[in-house]
Amino acid sequence: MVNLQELRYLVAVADHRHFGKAASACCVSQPTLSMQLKKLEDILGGQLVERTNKAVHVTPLGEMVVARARQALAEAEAIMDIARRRADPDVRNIEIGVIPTLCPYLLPWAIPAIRAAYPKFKLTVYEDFTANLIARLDAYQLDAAILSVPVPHRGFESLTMFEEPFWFACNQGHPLAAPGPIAGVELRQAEMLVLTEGHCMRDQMLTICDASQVQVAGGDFRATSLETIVQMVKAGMGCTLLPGLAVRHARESGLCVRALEAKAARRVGFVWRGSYLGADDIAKLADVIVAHLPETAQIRSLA
Amino acid sequence: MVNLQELRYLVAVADHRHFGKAASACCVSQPTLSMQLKKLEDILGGQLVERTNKAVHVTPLGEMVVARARQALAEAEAIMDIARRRADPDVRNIEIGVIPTLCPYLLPWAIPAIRAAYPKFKLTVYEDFTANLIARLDAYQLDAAILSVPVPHRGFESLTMFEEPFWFACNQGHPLAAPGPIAGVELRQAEMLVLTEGHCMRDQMLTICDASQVQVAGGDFRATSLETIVQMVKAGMGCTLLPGLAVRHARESGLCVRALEAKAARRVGFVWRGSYLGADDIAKLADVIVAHLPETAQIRSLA
DNA sequence: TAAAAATACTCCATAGGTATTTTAT
DNA sequence: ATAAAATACCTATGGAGTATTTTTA
Repeated sequence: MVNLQELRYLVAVADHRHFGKAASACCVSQPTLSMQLKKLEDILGGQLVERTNKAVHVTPLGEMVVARARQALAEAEAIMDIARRRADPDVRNIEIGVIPTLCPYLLPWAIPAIRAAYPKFKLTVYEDFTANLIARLDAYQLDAAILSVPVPHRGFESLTMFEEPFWFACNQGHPLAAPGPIAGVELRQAEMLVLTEGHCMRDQMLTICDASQVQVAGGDFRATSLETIVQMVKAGMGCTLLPGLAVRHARESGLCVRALEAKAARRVGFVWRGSYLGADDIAKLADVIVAHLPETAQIRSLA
Repeated sequence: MVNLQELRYLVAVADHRHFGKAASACCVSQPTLSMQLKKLEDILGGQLVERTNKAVHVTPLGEMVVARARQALAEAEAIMDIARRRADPDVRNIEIGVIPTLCPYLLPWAIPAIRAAYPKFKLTVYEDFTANLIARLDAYQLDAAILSVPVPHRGFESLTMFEEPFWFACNQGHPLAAPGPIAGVELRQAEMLVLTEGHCMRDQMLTICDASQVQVAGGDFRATSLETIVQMVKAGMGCTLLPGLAVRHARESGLCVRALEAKAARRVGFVWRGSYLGADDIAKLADVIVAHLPETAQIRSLA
């Protein structure tokens, strides 16, 4: 019969695609991990990973086993958590994912606020695109994610925290640099820099530009992050739209940031597996975040 | 860190409430199980079961751990199943629950039919009331259940197999013994014997009797099973309603069974956890059952 | 006092370590 | 030629056994 340690090794190999790294991640020697994985393959009567000296990859059978193994390990981890909580009822160990267009503008104030409110919550944050966060939630590699909701996905629950308006940004010398909200007709003079594929905000930006008949900058500009876009805008390569939380940073970087007369926004919230037992903790985090929200990201609802 | 064997022992103790029996269920000696359980309690830093020489019971902490442990073990079992299926793709190991008013009239023909269609399916059947079947599904102790649907329960999926009409039954000498369907006005002359509490069919019978203004026999008669009712009806102690599948048996026992002019029926179907991966196998079982359904339980839909 | 769990002890299977070899690019 | 996994071999932890004692209803 399989045991959890073998499963741990398998999952580590699946994650690292390298026996040596997987072994050190498990704090054992490479031969130990090799032997145990081989044993697991014997028990299950099939190859779980294909290995050459250059590459390791998981077989289809292996993928099936890995998926189940992750869940079994998550349950074992949950049991240990139950015990830890008993020892100290306030301690939590929560792994959350955050999308890249939110993470750098959310964490700097959210993490201290959470630490102040719940000193014994130990948050581990992982930054990635929505699609990858969803995959990691599914694979029990994350407890929850903060992203643009709704995310239609079977078996997930969610909690909307706030509505984050989009703002217009250009550099100080730009013809559109002015105080006060910017009207739709003005926008049409702008050439918008948009994010690369993968960012959910890219699609939202394109939708807004399309609706307002705004010109999108050509393919020479590939901005992989909002920070890159901010720097490009500052260098006068075009204008952009920014999510509310990024406004303060953009202004500090010397950009002119204006509200949109034709309001546009994304909803930001938590998402987690329906089977996750810490939904009440997520709600606590959400409350703290909402309570400390800057003005540029207006609260609309907490539902 | 916990391991699966310790969890197996804990679950066995929770199930048997007796160390010796739990140990033999796990094929180990009683001291071995005692030691390992003690170790688990040390790891988790709290008592999981309270033991005296007369009784064993699981603490609240223990119950929490047991719930998680069952799921971890179910995952490990699923991994072994993946391997077994690979070795022989047709083999299945399915544990199903069936309600008592269905089980004795369904299995005698359903099991042979399933065996003929899928010789490598190994079914284990467990008979109990709806509420207990639901609890066992939740606790990963059953893969699926056949019962009266719908069952409102978060996280479950279901498949309706057929609509099973209720029939009227009395003994041959009863004034209502006659061929052909029985009208509502005639029914009011009957005194109905109903099942004890716990049977979902009891509630259905009471609803029907109430709607038709039929008299229910007093509290002296407590029929714990349909078979008991059949025998009581045969002894002239009253009339009853029978589910379609029981009709043939009742007639063979010498009862007069008549259709109801005012049709009344229950829907029978499969229910399983949404997370259960064998839903396609359940569908196969359902197909076989529906294909072999006797006439007294009319097919209405398979949805 | 008798049933049941805990303790004492012994044993050996195996998880894990180090050193080395094989393999494939 | 070299990085990486497999093999060989050794050690020691701890899982499991039998025999016995302790506990408590």
